[in-house]
Amino acid sequence: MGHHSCCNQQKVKRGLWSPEEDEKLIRYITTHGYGCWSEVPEKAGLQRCGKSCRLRWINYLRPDIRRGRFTPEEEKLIISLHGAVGNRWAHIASHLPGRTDNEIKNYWNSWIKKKIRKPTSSSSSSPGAPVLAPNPPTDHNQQSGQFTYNANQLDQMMNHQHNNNNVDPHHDNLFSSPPLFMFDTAGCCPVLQGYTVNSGDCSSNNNFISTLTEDQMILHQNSSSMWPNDQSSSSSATVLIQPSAAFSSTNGMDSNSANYLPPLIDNIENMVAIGQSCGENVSLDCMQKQHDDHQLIMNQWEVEAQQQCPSYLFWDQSEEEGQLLSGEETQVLATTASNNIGAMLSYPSPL
DNA sequence: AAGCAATGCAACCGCCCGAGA
DNA sequence: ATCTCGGGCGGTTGCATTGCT
Repeated sequence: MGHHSCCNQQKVKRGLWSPEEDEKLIRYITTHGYGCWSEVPEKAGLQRCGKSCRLRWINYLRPDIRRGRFTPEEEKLIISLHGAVGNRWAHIASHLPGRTDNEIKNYWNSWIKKKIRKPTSSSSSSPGAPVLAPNPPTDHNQQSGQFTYNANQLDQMMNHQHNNNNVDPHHDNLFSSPPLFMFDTAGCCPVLQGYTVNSGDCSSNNNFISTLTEDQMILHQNSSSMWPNDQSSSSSATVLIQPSAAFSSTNGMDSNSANYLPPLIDNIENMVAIGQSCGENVSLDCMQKQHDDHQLIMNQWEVEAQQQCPSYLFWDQSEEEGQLLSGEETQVLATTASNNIGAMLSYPSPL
């Protein structure tokens, strides 16, 4: 193993890319596409290895890269997906249009540090003491990432959730807490960036998840006591989440061609809803109202959930920065919905 | 203002896996 | 069936920037 053949050449340059190199790569890819990355450097006149070119393009130069802060919705999605699939950044990135696996990975690694350390000052049980003290890596926990913690800590929880992927989807407690994938059973406006949400057959009373694929999750949501205030569960609903048309667009390139570039979008607002409840014309006002409703529900759920479960720490959904609301004990509940998502999601490919 | 620490992030490394010879 | 090659992915490193003292 080691370097690929294309990287063994002495002449390959390493390190940061210069603007000139970027320009060469962009010019080449936009005019020729990429068939074989190992050929790109030579044809583009770059003294880089193919892998380096690929990485530079995918992580930085693609025209549809979405940069800037992660939105709260994206944060929630990342948490949920991480709870479901673990450190499979490429998979998580596939559900976040415009975001790269590298970006998400970096974000997680830095963000989770902040999240974990934040409750330190507010912990009533042990003021000033870290809630989660990093452990030296062990054989057992090394594979789960660079953050390892003591018993009852985040890493174990994530592994636990990951292991729950094979849980029987008919499990009764599927929605014992509100999922981070939030739907409105009365309305069908998009909630998740990069996805559109379809309403489906509301006649089903089954409490199960079915037909889950990588890009499509059909969630059957039962009506009974799913939410503390039950604002959204007056009826059951089937909700289909799928990448929106914009997400699936080919940017003008033939998706069947070898040169097809994975599409991303940099303008989430261009997402098209396939909703019905807001009418065929899904207005921004409607979307905003739905969003506000979801925020309200989540906030109310948070308050009640924290009252009922003071021993957990909850992500504060109401603040953009995200605060941890500490309970009496210092356990961390990275995402109260992760268990559900972990149970909900199943993937056709072995994960 | 200077020095140090913390943080963010681009890029590289090493490995895995599938396709094709 | 085996080997080679190249794409892809997760983990890690190292530099630049920012914040703090």
